[in-house]
Amino acid sequence: MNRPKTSARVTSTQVAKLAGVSRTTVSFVLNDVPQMGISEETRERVLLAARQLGYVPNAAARSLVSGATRTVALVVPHNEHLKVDNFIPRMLAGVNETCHARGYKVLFEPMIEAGRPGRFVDLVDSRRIDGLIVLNVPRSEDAHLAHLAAEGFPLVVLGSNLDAHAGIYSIDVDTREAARTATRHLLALGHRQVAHIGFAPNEYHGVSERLYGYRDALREFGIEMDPERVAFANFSAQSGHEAMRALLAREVPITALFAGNDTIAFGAIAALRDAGLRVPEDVAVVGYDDIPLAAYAAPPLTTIRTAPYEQGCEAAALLVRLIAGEQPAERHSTSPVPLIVRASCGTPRVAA
Amino acid sequence: MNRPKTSARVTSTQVAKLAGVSRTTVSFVLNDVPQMGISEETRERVLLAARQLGYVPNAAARSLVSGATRTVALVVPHNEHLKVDNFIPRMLAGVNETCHARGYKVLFEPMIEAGRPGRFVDLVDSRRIDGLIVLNVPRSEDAHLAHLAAEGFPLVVLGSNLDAHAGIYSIDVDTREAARTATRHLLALGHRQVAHIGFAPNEYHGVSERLYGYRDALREFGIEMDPERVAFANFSAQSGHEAMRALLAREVPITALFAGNDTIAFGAIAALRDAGLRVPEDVAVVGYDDIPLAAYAAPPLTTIRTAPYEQGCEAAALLVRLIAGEQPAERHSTSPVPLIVRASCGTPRVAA
DNA sequence: TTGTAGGCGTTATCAT
DNA sequence: ATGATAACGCCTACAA
Repeated sequence: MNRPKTSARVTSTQVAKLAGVSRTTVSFVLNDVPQMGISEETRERVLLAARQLGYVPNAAARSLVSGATRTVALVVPHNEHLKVDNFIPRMLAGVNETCHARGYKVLFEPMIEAGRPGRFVDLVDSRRIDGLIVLNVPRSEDAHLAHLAAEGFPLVVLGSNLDAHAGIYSIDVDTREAARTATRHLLALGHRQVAHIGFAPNEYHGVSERLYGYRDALREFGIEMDPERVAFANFSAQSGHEAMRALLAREVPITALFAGNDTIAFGAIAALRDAGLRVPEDVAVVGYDDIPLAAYAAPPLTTIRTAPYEQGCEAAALLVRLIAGEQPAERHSTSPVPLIVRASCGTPRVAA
Repeated sequence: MNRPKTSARVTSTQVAKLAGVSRTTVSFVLNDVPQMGISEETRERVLLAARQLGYVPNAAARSLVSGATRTVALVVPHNEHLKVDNFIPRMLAGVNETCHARGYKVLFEPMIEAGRPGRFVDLVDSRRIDGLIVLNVPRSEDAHLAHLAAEGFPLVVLGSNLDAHAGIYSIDVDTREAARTATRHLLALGHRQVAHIGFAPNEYHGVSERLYGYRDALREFGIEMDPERVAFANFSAQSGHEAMRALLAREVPITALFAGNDTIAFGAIAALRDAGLRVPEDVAVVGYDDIPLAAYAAPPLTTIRTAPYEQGCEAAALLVRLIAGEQPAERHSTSPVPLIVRASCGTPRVAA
């Protein structure tokens, strides 16, 4: 069979031989280096030869000499999160879309592997990537990131505390303000016994931001935060279910819930249902993220729209600029996070 | 400050110099080549020097000479799918977990970028990856895969038609049988007007497999498939919602639905609700995949458990074996797909 | 307009 | 037991 072999043991030397030119010429043509004065005819011949042989340059060789890999990594705290929530998948979609459009491949890396910190820094040190996007940094990893940023390595941080990462480029939403908005919404509807379930253990920046926002809103209404009405889950619906059961078991009256993410909200709602409570009649619920299913659940969920896909796109676009050597003046971008009102909070209730 | 610089312009030559040995020795020590008789003392010195300098071998250089990249790619049909369904994220979690545990990085690649076929084959040709896992191959890409497999490139296919990929290693479930099971469940409950919504356009193997299984089950009960009761969606809840509306608009009586995936099932259920129909009282619904939220929805969804995480793990484990040069005799692994019965189908109904 | 030569950082084959 | 030396495939001055 005479079909071009795409098996890629093809080297530029072979292309050169077939085209009857030197490797240099091949290189010039294929990377179309301008001003090098390659005759149109030679050009054609080289291109033809390359196509016939199914030539694709060896990435390792190229990156060895150029120092670039055209690859970036997206680092997330834990693989596990992919399974139970869809914030990360949507963000990955955005990162992937934008990176591919700009010629970059995306490595998906968990920060924690099998219980212990993965060495994502090795990716940098071994020069496997040109840049890094890091999501939801646990406090324990702040130092590593600061170090990388100080060295000038292209780095964008998502979903983190601006203070902790002052010198680092970040794409984020104002989580605290969003949490305030969500909680205020419940308070404005007349609720005074508002519970909160964090979406993760408290070592994540995003978790404490929500907690602060929740507390802020309560204070605005002259209410002091009651630890008895606060619980922490772990990303999944199941953990939300358990957290809600725990809250109910404390037998503190609760008429509303601000959940740290939508998935947890759904778990909590199921727990309320199991306990014979109706949503929104007995307990109003606000979620966080606006996952695609939020609009289609029963009841449809009132929630904060964080638009992770768009955040991912923005982070990737910024990263590519950093890789290109640009140094944008603004280091922090904060997008708005609207409250999407649906049926899960019902109508205003008369003050108790 | 005297902290080891991890910035990794450190080369093995520098380590050699600091340790007072040659680069060869450094290489032997770091890759601990056995039988090479390196004195314990030299060993220590090299290791110390490497640590002091924060030496990490350059991946490109290493892969250039070794021919291996310790990277694999997971190819999925479209980025978009990440956003709306969580089958792929869970599978990615499995692939990622297993690959990282075995020292491989994972590149996440869409097969279709911005509407046109991405050249995932270039990853192979440019030798950026040592192996490939491909999910849900559209028929149009069958030939490329056959070609790669014929060349002996390590390749595992997921969620595809076994006939179409006879010579290719695959991890899969018996989709057709699962669809039969799901549909039979509805028929056994007394339903005779069973609709089906495919999870994607019909160019995917998985979609037609479900359709065949659906048809098989109907036939077992002496019913001929009615195209008027079949619609196709596009992964998302929204598309499920639209498909259900379309079905309802046809005004063909329907008492049960087998949805191509859970996300679509939820969209469809919302459409039924919007139309004033109750689930399960008026329409029974079976989903497909058992996404984590299925158990927490109202009503909890009866569905087929496809366990994508486990499939991902299995695929990755197999791929790593293939990369290592093994040639397992069995090319196809098929895992069981149990029907998980919850509340969305209600109780047996009297025959109409 | 094209060819020659050196180097990117490793690994691996030889001598010593 | 260790150290030169030659690849790996590509890019890019520089020379012709």
